[in-house]
This record gives sequence, structure tokens and C-alpha cells, in this order.
Amino acid sequence: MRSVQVTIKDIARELGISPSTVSRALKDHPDISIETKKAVTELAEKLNYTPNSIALSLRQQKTNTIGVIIPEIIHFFFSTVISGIEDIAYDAGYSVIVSQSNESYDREVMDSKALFNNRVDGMLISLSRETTQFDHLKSLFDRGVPMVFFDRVTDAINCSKVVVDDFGGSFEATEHLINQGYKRIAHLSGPKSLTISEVRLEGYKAALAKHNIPYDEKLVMRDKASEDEQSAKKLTEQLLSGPNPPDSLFAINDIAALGAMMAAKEKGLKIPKDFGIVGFSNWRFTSLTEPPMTTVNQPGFEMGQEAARLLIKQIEAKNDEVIEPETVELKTNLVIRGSSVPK
Amino acid sequence: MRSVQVTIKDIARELGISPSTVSRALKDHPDISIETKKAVTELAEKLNYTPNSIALSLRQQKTNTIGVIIPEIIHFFFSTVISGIEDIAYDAGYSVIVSQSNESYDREVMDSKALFNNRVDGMLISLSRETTQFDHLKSLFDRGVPMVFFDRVTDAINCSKVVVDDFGGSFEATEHLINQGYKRIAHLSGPKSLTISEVRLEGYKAALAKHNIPYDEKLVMRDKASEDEQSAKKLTEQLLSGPNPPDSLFAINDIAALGAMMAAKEKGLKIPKDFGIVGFSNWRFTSLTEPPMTTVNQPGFEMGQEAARLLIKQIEAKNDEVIEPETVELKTNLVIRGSSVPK
DNA sequence: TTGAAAGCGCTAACAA
DNA sequence: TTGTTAGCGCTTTCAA
Repeated sequence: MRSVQVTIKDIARELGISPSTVSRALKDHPDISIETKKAVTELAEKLNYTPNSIALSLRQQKTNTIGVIIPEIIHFFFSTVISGIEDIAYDAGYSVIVSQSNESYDREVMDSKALFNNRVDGMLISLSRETTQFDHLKSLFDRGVPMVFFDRVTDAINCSKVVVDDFGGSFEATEHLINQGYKRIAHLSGPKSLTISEVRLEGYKAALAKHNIPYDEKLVMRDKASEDEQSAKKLTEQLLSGPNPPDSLFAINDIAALGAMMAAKEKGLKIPKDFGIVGFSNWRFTSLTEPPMTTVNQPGFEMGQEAARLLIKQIEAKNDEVIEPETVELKTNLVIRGSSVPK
Repeated sequence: MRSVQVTIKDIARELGISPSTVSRALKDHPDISIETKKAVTELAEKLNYTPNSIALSLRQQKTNTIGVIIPEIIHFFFSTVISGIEDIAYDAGYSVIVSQSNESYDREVMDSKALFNNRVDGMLISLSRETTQFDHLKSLFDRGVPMVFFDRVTDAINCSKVVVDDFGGSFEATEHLINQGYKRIAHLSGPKSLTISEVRLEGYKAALAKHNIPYDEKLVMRDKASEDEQSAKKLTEQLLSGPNPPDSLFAINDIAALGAMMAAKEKGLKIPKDFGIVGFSNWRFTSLTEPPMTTVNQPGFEMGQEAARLLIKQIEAKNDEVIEPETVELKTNLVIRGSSVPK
């Protein structure tokens, strides 16, 4: 800002006309004569004039900016979400400003304030792991700030949300294993306290039921399988060395899937020939993992797009128009890496 | 912005005092009486007043914002850089706005314009792969916009830069192998046209020279090793099946390292017992890769910090103060995953 | 077809 | 200790 800034006034002075005429000429107002327009645009070009967005925002009471709060940018999933948001936002004439809460409640509070102070036209939020109280967002929402939650959502605020179809994804994952010919499918789950564990477990059960495979409680492992690889590995070892071992496994997330894979390999089992594994994932498995690996992926890009669409719809609603909050459940994608070897 | 906004005027009206008094009271100006201050801060609190950053920026001709342009946010390296930038920027009272060029020259041009229009106080830039012409940045720089390049830099603009110590990192990588007892060290390099390939090759040569290991041209493979795993794998196979095979390998980047690893494993070689591999990396090798793996990592976080420091120094320099551009070469880190098994 | 004036929210020099 | 005034860059109503 200390830098040289060309303003409308500069152009007006140089051309001996008024700032308002310059302003109108620049936006191709019908009232302005062609000669004036020509002179103005040429000089603007020559001086490298670019409109000051700050002044514009203040004047229009609109920043054309969307604020995003995510837990961490280094997560592949959230990076994809951002790309999806930008994809829609740019086309609609909005820029995007991203801030990371780093999974901290305090940071989330600060971030939401900062975004409000910057008068973003709306916010897209994925809650930090620490957040259990929502006043900071509720008060903004009540003051009329358009808001959409994605992935990590809360029921405490009655606005639109975009989430993953956990049930459908788990169903699909489990059914995929069944379709490959596996009969005894284990499940590495998460703690009972987490809704997501329960929902994914339900999807697993539903797929079994559909194919008339009896549900065997002994095939479902919970404690900490979803938290670190080593636990997942141990639980899988336990399963594999039991009396009636599974021939395949559905893991609630990447961590669990990796642990399972390590256990199976150490047992000398070929994947997926001897042992099938599907993991629910919000990372992208790049070539860093060994194929063949099957995952049910969370649709990050699409989630970003959808959230941005919902938000922009709200922002651009006429003042009297009432937009009903809606919750969108996004279909997951089944991704098969490497060659899928049916049994 | 359509949302309810409490302004200084509202407080002034309600208290029957002037806006300037409110403004002064809020920033604890010494002239204001304690009672007035108390009344103002209490009402501000009650009404949930927060200052409008837009108005502030316009008034102060300073946005307290740093603009960042990176090729892609999904790259782990760039995500870490951003965290480093934020770390320094927040402490210094700046917010950070990030835009991705998606490796496109046109997008980079647009991004730089958008950041300028938003009157960021300075810019941190890592060039897109496509960029070979620098007028869009040069013109901003000449207009006095503070600017620092990092990682992907150009000599066309005479501003501060932060880069990785490619020579030192390669030297370290190679020496690490030597110290482990390896004697015939191959090198998967990149195309001659890339400065980075040449510099890393020089580091490799220098380490060999220091330890009196003769340089053998036949151990250096170039074509496309750095571009895709399969090429790297083939080149390594070639090396391994030759008459006088290497006992270890220094790979110019992750891709090449992975290819080499695959080739060695298929040959039945244990890593690092039978075959040592070190890769120069700007990704983080997570548990997704199999340990033990040794890498020389680019210091993303530190790079972000350093770049932000240099930029802020420039931004906050007094008008008459001249800041000489400097180029900082950051030390790389040797990262050893898993247990290092000396020969 | 153009200009003058007011105002978006805020601060600061000057006056009282 | 407080108020008045002007102005940051821009748009827009009203008047000419």
C-alpha cells in the first residue's frame, strides 16, 4: 500500500473531467460519450490503473469474498475441498480466503472473528476437533452472516450442511468385498461414542444383511483401531490368528486400513488375493501406497463445490427471500487402485 | 455484509457523544476520561461491536495482510510453507491470504492482480511451472509492492529470495550413504536443462571427491528418472543388472526414490541392508511408505517463516530506509525413517 | 452527457 | 477532555 497507487482522481485530473465521469466511463455506462470512454480507458491502461477493492467493498457493503475455516490445510482432504470451493467461487465472482484453526477451539474463535471483521460475504466452516461449544458461530449466524458447514458439522446451528454419506459408503465398501467373493468380512470400527463409527457400522451390517451373511459380533473390533496403525495391526493379527479367521476386512479409515494391511502382509497373505481390504478414506492414496488397494473416498472436491454453491445461493438471495437450510449427503466414490483380482 | 453491523456511530449516538470520542476510547487514548472509556467499552461489548477492517484498511492505507501465491496447495511442501508463513505473520499482526496458480501462468497473472487490487501489504511468491515471463510481477515490484520469492524463484526480479540448499543437501545425502559404508553410489538425476539437477549432481560429486571415491559417469542416470516412477524403476534395474552394480543410490527426488526402491525390492534386495537409498524430497514421507527410508527434506515450514520475516522487514521499513535484497539458502534436513541399519 | 455532493466506517489534525 | 472536519477511493443520486 505504500506503493504507488493510481486512482480515479488521477485519471480525472489528467483528463480535466470529474471522477464520477471516469468511474462511469470505466464501467461502460450508457450515458458517457464514446470519446470520453475511449480517452478514459486508454489513459487507465497507460497508467496501469486497477480499481481499489478495499474502497469498493466499503462503498458497496459487499466484499465478494468467501471465508473458509478448516482444521488443517495439510490434510489432503481439506486441500481438495478448497479447490472445489475455489472452483465454484471464482466462477461466481468471489474470492476465497482460507484460515486454519489447527484443530484448536481458540484459533477457530479468532478465525471466525477475523473473517467477520474482514466482512466476508459468507463463511464455510469445518469444525475443529476441540470445538464443543458454538457461541462464536451462533452469534455470527444470528447476526445474519450466511454460513454453511461441511464434513465436521454441528446440529447447534440451523444452517445448511454438506456431509459424507457414511452409511452409503460403508454399505458400498462392504458390498464390494462381498461381490469379490469374500464371505467372512471383519470390520475395524471406531469408538462407540462417535456417531460416525455407529453409522459406518450400520452400513456394514446392512450390506451383510442384504446378502444374507450373518452378522458376527466377534468380527468387529473397536478400541483404538481408528487411531493408530499399531493398534489396528494388533487387532487384525488377533482376528487372523483366531479360530475362524476372516477372509477380508472393511476398515473405518486409512489408519486402520494400513494397520490391517501390515498385519496381513506379515502373515504372508497376498492382498487382495488371500485377503481383501477396503478402507474408508479421506486421503488420496497416491503411489506411495502399494497397490492394489481399495478405498471408499470422501469426495473432497465435490464437497467444496456443493458447500460453495449453497453459500452463494444464500448470499445472493434477495433480502426478503427465505432460504431453507438443507443438509446434503454426498455420495462417496469407490476407488480401486492397482488391478482388482477377483477371487 | 448484508448482516447487521454495529458501527462506531451507533455507539456514539446511543451514548450521546461523538464518533471520534468513541474511536479514541476504544483504542485507550490517554486523553479520554475513565468514565467515558468505561461507558464506551461496556456498550461496545454489549452490542458486540467489532471494527470494520475494510474501513480501517482504506483509512490507514494498510491492510495488514500478506498475499501468497503458490502453485498448488495440495502439495505437502507448500502446505507446510503456508504454516510457516502464518506462524510469523500472525505474531507480527498480519493475516495471510493464499491463492493457488495451479501451475498456470494465466492464473498466476490473475492472482497477482487480485492480490494487488486487494492492496496486500506485500507478496510471497513461488512461481508456477509455466511461468517464463515475469512482467506481471516486475511491474508490481517496480510500483513498490514488497515481494519475496521462495523455492521457485527467478533472477529477473531483484528482490529477496529464499531457496533450498540443493548443493548442501545432495552433499549430505551422498555423504550419509558413504558414512553407512556404501562404496558404489549411483545417482538418479534430472534433465541437464534444469539448474536444480546440475546443482544436486555437483553436491553428489563433491561428497564423492571428499571421500576419495572416484566419480563414475556410468552410475549417473538422467532421462526422466525424476518424472515418473516407472522410468526411475527401469533405470535402476538397468544399473542393478549391469556388470558392476552400485550398492546404493541417491535419488534427485521422491519419484525417483520410489522407483529405485521398487526395483531394488523386486530384485530381492533388503533396504538398507543390501542397498542404500536416499532421496531428496519435498514431500513428507508418512507411514504410507515403508520404513526404513532416508530422505533429505526441504524445510517447508522454515522456508515459510524465513520468507515471511524478510517480507515483513521490507513492509515495515521506514520510507527512506533501503533494504538490500538478500538470498537465503536454507539448510535441508536429513530424515531417517525406521531403523538405520549400518552395513 | 457530465458534474457536484454525499456517504460507506474509520481516524487524526485541529479547534474548542 | 471532547467535538468538528476532512478524507482514504469509489459509486450514485440529483441537478445541470
